Amino acid sequence: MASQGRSIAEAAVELGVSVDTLRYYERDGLLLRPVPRGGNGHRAYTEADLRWIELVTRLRSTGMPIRDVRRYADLVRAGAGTEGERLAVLTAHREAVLRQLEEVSAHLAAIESKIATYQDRLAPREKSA
Amino acid sequence: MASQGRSIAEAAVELGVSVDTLRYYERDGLLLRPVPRGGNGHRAYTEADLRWIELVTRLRSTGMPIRDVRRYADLVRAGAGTEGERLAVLTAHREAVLRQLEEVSAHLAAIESKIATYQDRLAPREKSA
DNA sequence: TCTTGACCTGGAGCGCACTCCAGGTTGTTG
DNA sequence: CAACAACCTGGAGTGCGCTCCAGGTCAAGA
Repeated sequence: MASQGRSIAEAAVELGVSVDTLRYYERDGLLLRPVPRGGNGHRAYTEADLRWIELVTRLRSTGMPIRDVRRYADLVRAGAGTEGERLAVLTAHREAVLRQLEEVSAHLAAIESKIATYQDRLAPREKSA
Repeated sequence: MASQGRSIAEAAVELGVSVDTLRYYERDGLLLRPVPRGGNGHRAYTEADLRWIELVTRLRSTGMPIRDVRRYADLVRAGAGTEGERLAVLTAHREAVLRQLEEVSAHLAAIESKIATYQDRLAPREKSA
């Protein structure tokens, strides 16, 4: 029989985070529930757990602070009736990410022009006129 | 007479950072030289100082660690002959930023589809067929 | 039976990038 | 001259997000 859930090590590899991070997220209330345990007391991540944590990592990778992720998790845990708030959290985050993307892009453009300057200066200009 | 250089408070406003950050950058070797002082011992930022710090803030805002900024500053301070290395630092950073932009964009797309799900669920679907 | 390995817990520690503070100087203003 | 504002310094403190550690349990293999 296949999986009764993945071990923490497997989950870590699949999600691209460390096992310490997985335990930390759980301790810190970022998960929807304590990850279920096998008979030996080891965590056994279900597919649903993994998909949730994947979302968490997406939120984190886009810069959402831990406390906001927890807030979102709290809302989901609270169940039906919080969808409006959840949507608000996500759309606010979306706006923040878009602003950040724009800012970074703008700075990057400036840095690239600096790069161009160095390239010009260093270029063995082909057959100078 | 206009400016013999801007005060730290003015510089902070213009650059969008705190005065503490400005002093910290200087202490930490991110500037090309100690900022010159007026007779009273107060810092008097020149245009050149400001332009350099502006670059520093661009590098920082795009995620370059302090230590790498310092390395770049060291190269510039070292003068002619380090242009190749400077270019290497900048292009490596450029690649890192591009990768990060792509990653964030990808995660954002996933988050947006989550948003769409909530919107569908919450939408008072207009005149359901 | 002994060792090994994967995992467990609670809690301490760490690197980063600031941010704040105490105590002091200088210059202006009433 | 007193009070205040703006700045100075060296150094301590902070918040974040992990990351590491000691000491322990449990199951499987030699």
